[in-house]
Amino acid sequence: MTKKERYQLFIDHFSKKSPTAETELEYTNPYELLVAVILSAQCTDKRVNIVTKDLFRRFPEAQSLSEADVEEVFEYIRSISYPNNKAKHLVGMAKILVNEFNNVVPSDIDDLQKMPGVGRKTANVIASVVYNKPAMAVDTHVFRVANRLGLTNNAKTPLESEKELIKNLPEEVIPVAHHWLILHGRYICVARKPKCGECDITHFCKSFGKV
DNA sequence: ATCCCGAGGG
DNA sequence: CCCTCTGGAT
Repeated sequence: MTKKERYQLFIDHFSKKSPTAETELEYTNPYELLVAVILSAQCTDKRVNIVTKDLFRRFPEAQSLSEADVEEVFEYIRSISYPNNKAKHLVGMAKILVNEFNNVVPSDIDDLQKMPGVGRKTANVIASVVYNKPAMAVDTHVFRVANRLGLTNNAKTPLESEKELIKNLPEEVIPVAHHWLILHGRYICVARKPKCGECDITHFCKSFGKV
């Protein structure tokens, strides 16, 4: 089948199955989302939400977080992965947010990445969710699943994957498609031994029978 | 044991 | 390009 047909089958299937897939991270403003996404690396959303509940009460906006003691932030987030790094990143991020960006979470990918703890994936999440930009955050799931399905043609890097997905997906589908790929990658198309027996989209999977 | 919606540094 | 950071869930 052509690439266009494959994309169409992908969209048809998931827009029926999970029309409203979205992040489970809890936040009430861009600052909180930025914090939550930085914390989410190698960690479930549920656990992030437990931690951010108290964290946001103590540091309601970037200003207070920018003046915070890294040690205190560490205490709030010690139950998630990489608490030392993330505590440093959060305070550093808040400092730049206040001092360089006048307390406004930037919409530009490059500006976002000037903040510690914010790499391309996190920057794309903000651009997409907060600013409705056609940005695709490529994490480990998106990268792997897109390659397996054949939405990307054996992309070698996340950036390559991102560009190909952006080029082929209708703009309005990009944000949901991100979550479709993640959900599929988390529960069915797992890294080690993909559960092809439980998969309901083998009819357009380029790797079915080959993994 | 093995895996989780990464980023920074060498 | 590879290493490290790291706790919790299953």
